Amino acid sequence: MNIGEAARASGVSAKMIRYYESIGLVPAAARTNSGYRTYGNTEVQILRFIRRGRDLGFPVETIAALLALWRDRSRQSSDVKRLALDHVADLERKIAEMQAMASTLRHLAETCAGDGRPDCPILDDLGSSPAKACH
Amino acid sequence: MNIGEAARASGVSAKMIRYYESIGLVPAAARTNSGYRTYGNTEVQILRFIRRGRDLGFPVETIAALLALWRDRSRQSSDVKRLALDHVADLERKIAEMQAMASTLRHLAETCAGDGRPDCPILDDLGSSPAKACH
DNA sequence: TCTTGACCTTCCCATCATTGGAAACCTTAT
DNA sequence: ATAAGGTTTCCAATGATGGGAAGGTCAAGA
Repeated sequence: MNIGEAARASGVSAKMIRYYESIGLVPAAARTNSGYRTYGNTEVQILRFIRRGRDLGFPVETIAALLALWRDRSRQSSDVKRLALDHVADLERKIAEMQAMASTLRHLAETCAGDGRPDCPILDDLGSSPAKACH
Repeated sequence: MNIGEAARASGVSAKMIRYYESIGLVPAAARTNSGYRTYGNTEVQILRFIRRGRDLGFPVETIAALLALWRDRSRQSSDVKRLALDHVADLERKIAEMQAMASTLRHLAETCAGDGRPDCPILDDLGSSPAKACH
């Protein structure tokens, strides 16, 4: 299987496959006589693993750790669980931040007339000092 | 006011002030004879505006649009409101995505024994096809 | 007046994950 | 034989920021 087919099968672009190889996230692929990379089902499965992890928001570094656990037959599932829960906590922190932002903006937008008048609390608020952000 | 003092007063690092100038987000600052940038209260207020916008998660591009509206005496507050609400919609989309990720991960972590046994649904799921992500 | 230390300048590099392009090579079908 | 399309490597850029080097400037103290 050439890199393009592997890309289609895994959902990881050929560019990214080469990149993952260059940073050592995946081992160097086998080559044909003419230098083409070749992939088998195992490699595609690994790429799919990586892609799923990226979709779930794992940084590549964390995926590398998960991959190591995946490959390691003596892996402890508690390690995997901890990584996953750490990531959940991360996500929750970010979600809370974004919800705070959204609520501030919604509040400001409500107060904003939205007609042609130039009085807009959003701009006023953005220009004010940080402490006064939400009153 | 030198750049350092302006940085302290606005909460934007000197590095970023120079960067914002280089990308044209703020006009080039006045200079002393010896080449030092100088800032007044207006400039600091603009920098604070930018900083508040960044804190609220606006991309620099959007801030540029807001700044233009801010400077424009004939601004329509409806334009500002639309920008803000667009951004709220963006935030809500991202929040939903992250909540989906978190819920998948939580579900997987629950199913994961978390003891020393090597059976871990998280890894199995990550290796499976995308469509089967959540069952 | 000279020195010292804190400040400023520009320029380059690095991050992280990803995309884009260019130039050259390979494969396959017509 | 040629054209199309896949592949290779390398180089550059993104966005927002941090880090650092090399050199110029300013203010205060000896």
